[in-house]
Amino acid sequence: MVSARTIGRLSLYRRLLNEMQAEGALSVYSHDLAAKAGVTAAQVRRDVMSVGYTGSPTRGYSVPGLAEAIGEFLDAPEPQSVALVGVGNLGRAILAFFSGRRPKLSVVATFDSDPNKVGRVIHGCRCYAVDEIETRLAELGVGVAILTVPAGAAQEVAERLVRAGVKGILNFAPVPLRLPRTVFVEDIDMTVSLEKVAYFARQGAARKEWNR
Amino acid sequence: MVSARTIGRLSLYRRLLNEMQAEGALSVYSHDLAAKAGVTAAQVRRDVMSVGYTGSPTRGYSVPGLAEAIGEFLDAPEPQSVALVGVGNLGRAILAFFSGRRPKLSVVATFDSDPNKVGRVIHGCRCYAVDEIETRLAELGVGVAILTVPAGAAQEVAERLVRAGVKGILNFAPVPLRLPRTVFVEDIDMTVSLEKVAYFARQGAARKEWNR
DNA sequence: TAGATTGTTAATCGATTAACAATC
DNA sequence: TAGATTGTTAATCGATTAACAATC
Repeated sequence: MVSARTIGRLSLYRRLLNEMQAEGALSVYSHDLAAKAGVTAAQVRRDVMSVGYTGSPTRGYSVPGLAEAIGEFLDAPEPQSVALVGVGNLGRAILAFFSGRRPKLSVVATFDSDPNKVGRVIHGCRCYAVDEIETRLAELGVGVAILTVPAGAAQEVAERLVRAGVKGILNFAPVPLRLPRTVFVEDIDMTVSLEKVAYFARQGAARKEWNR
Repeated sequence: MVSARTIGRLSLYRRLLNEMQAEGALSVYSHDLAAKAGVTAAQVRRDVMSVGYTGSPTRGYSVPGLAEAIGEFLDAPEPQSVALVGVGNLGRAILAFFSGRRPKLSVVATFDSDPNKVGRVIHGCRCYAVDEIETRLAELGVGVAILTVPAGAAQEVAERLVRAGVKGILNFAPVPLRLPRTVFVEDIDMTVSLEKVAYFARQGAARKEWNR
């Protein structure tokens, strides 16, 4: 019912609200939050509406109240487990990036095809063989995966993940995955992104070329 | 005139065409390319139209011809230089990822505030002090930057890059940058992306929740 | 030719923006 | 109260999809 764009913005709002709360702010107006997030005030109001939270015309939104409401909307009741497949340079960096960042969403296992990596503990996470995906994921109850394997292996590994019960994939491999529509895939294609930036940097950009 | 979405898809099409060419394919129909890219055939036709290339009803598009047409449309006549700021785990992984991948778009300098990193050569790229951004970028004619610094430093470094003449930024720091509208910013916010995946993984996703 | 595909316009869809009465 | 902000609907905008005559 709620678009992927909206979900993305809500995630961002929450982070900004947490920062504001750490600075002692108790309430915030839609235009304040909008300015920090780089969107319009109307956008913020509409997004807030979609989580069913209401503010007050005099004080705006309660910072902790809205942060919590977004949390209830976005987060699962219980923490979700994440697997990371492909422990190369990028995989390790991403693992380090996420470790400890979101307690409700933690990487519990990694997988690689390199026998030298299997068995090691990297950033607090044990590395298993790719062959073990099916058994381990069922065991750990993993529904979300991060894919950081080389392009050539991506499709095959993705299918394996889906067979193991994964319902959502954050795909860093530069290949569009062909998967059942019931699996949500978010692509982060760094080459495409960099080419986009290079193109608009030349064109003078202008206009409002950001979709976030 | 052409949307950021379209530019992104064109970049993807080119990569797919290059792969097809390597496999010896001479021509391709819009629906073939569409299937590979995960979009509709009509979308492909419209995108191809926007680069001013035309195919033939009997043979579809020439694979090398279309790849070249997209190249002329996307690429600058001369190679563009890129700078990377923030040589942490993620920065180094991204540097490795891009090195040699696109000859028309190569990272020529990196910057970091850590004195231990300054002066070193990382993945073939010399690391300079952040204070040198203005002088080095002018010297090297850099218009595009990749930002992989911690959240707290991102805004300040970004402003510095803009002062040094950068017109486009690929921003991995989890902070919305406040910059002049003439600077194109593409945000890659991995936390937001992962939360999106986790959310839709629970919801059963379905529908067509991918925007690419 | 017959037939599938193209270029291109028109219809649809969805999301963003503007507007404003209700409200604290 | 007076005034700025909210919730919410209507208008706008832009992009995607459908459709189809033209074409090789």
